[in-house]
Amino acid sequence: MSDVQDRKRFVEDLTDQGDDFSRWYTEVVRKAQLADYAPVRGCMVIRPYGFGIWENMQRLLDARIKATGAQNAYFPILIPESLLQLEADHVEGFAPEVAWVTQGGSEPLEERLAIRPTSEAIICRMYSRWIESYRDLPVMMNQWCNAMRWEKVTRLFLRTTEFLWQEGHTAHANHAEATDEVLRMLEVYRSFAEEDLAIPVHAGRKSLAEKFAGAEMTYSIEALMRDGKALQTATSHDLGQHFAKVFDITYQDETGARQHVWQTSWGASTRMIGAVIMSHGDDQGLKLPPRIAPIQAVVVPIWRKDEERAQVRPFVERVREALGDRVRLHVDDRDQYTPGWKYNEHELRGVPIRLEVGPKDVTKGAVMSVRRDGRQKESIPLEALAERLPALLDEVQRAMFDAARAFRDENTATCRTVAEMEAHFVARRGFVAVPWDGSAAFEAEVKEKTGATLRCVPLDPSPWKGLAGPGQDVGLFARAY
RNA sequence: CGGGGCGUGGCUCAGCCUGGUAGAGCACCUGGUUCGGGACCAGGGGGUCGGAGGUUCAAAUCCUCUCGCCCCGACCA
Repeated sequence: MSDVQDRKRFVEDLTDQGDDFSRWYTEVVRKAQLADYAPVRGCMVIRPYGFGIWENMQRLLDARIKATGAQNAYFPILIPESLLQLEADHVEGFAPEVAWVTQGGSEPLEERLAIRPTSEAIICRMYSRWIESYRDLPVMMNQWCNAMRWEKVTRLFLRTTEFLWQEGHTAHANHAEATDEVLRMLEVYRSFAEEDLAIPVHAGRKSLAEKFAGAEMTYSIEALMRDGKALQTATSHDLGQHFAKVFDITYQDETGARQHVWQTSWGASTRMIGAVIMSHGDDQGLKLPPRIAPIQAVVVPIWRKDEERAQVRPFVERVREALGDRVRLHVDDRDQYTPGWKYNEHELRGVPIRLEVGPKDVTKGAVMSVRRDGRQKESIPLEALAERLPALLDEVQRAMFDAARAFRDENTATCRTVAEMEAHFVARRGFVAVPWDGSAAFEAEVKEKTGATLRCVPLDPSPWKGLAGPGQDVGLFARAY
């Protein structure tokens, strides 16, 4: 082993993805300072860098949500047990993982209060009071909040006891409008994932076995992680009239007749951060898409002697001024680390672009940019920086999406029978498209023999033309998180 | 919830089998030299060995219980 490799192991050794992907994931989350374990089992602290990613996601997704006409609101975290229990399927689905408040101060409560695992119950309760006439519809609200599910197995970001998310809840006059809303939001999630997170996804319908408890139909977007396992990245539910009936949400239509509303709910959580990490990361660490990266470009100043420092420092200031607020820029002027050390650290943390500024660059009146996604280098004159850097960030964003899509497509196969699938999954992972007639028995058999589950029935089956026969759909199966 | 593994300075771990004065590397602090891919020298600080009980003259080490984390499976955003 060379001297360099030897030293490398000591300083910052990250497990290779190929050696142990799960371990790589946990290490990268902690070493990149995205999150850390909290004193309570299954709970995490989201550290400033990780929260910066979340804030960027929130900002971008929130804008897309509001563009559909939904408004933000806030409902309380505590839900009376009697309210939660009104919808039987819903309760049954969540019962094992609800956390309860049983005491206030030193007094036992008369009724237990659930810490929301999701807010259908309490929101429906309020909707039943607010909705009277068809003129009140549609009602479209969204809330950004925390939720709690007492999961047995937890993993940073992917499944934590407490998590952050947004949950949208809408009420409509008829099923067609509700269905439109469900699909509109699915499209919002798809475009958000692909355009902002650079994660290619399949948008589709869940099987009955995989749908949300209490929903008539669940839709999701499904992404493929670098280890070949699928991850449900966001969901959109058609709630039909189940909740409207048990929570008595009715309105008078134009004819004066009383009708139950048709509802939807849709959500995306901090799990998406896990999706970003596992869709793009490599053996060097994180790779963040520029649109959500808290730091889009980091300046690493380089100098040997004081004279050089005296030249480099003011030049770095000119770089900062040139870029203004066009780019989220960070200048790493820490004295105690060498440039090489900083390169590695910022690569680990997934900063999309590094700008090296040393004596040679100052002489040329340029900075040396290095991309995180492919290490491509490019010297950019100071006067071109304000134009070039934002463009370069767009190029990185697009290249990351293209790379992720190429990976996803390389890891998508087609099978026709369970036997073929069984053979396929012995050696490989990824998505497998098969003709599916909607049979739960087929689904169960595949799961038993391959470990893969039906991720979704793609809304757009055109990539698999001719695969599904009459009365059949294309089913996308994969082993999943 | 089953099966396996692990808890020892901030991090990665040695020490445990065979009980007897808590160690290493990295990180951190001070000073100096350094700086274009994880610098070097000198000096220094920091740990009730996850927690609780027990055995023993004596426990990081042996026993019991408990908490937490990781990995693999069954359930879920």
